[in-house]
Amino acid sequence: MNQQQRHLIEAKTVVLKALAHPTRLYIIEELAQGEKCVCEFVDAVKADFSTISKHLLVLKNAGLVEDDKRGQQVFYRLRMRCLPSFINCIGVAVAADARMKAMQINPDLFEAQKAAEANE
Amino acid sequence: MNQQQRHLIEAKTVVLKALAHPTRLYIIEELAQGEKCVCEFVDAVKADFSTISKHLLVLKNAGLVEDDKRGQQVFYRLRMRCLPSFINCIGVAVAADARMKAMQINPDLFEAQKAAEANE
DNA sequence: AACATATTTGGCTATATTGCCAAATAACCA
DNA sequence: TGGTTATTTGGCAATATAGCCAAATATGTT
Repeated sequence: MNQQQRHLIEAKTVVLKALAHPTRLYIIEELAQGEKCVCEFVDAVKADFSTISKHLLVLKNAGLVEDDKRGQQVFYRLRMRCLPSFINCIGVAVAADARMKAMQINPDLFEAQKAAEANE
Repeated sequence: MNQQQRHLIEAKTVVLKALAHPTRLYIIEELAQGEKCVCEFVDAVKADFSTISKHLLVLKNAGLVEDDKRGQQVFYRLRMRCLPSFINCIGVAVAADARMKAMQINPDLFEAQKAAEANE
């Protein structure tokens, strides 16, 4: 690994770290549906205004969102449009794993589904 | 946000946290090209064997990799095939941002390129 | 069995990340 | 101007994460 490779990896890590928090991931998923103002997150997530504000700053510093102030409110929206599809892919994988685990614990729950799949 | 939504978000966060470290991201990118054994990472990254081993455990617990032991070596490979394309998208975005920043600092460096783009 | 190699685990300290509170800004309203 | 709302910033304590060392395990070799 040379200097430049390491630098690029670290830059990507900043983005991933920004995504790697429940509240911030929630915010990103909300923004995938369109811009929102800070207060909307404060309502949805049960957290202090300052906490949300700091999370948004992390996202902004990582280049994931951009903001603009209109009146007394600040609106945030996504930059980096590839995020939603990626997060979706993770969601699918996670759900598949959860299903596997459930199947190991109680296979009977999945009998009907297995039969359906066999008929395809 | 209800209980189930929160649960799903947290599960995704586990995956993202696993990716959000330079060494682990490096490992994932290496594994995108095929399976590797632990010792190969120890050589490439300048870190203790135990450190690499722990990073691999984090990746495994998050469901990103699977391993199997052959002889005295343990080989790891990717599960979740959507990862490489996503990481690539982040890389592209990060590089674009870096280019923008460089352009603000020294616009002259990009004159030739701008001219080329204008002729397209 | 004794030894070497590859890897994991336990434990501990150093560092980074959270989240809350209080205070500062900024825009709007009376 | 004084007050209200929306948001950011500074500071701090609690928690989580990282990386090193030493010890444990597992496999293969002599």
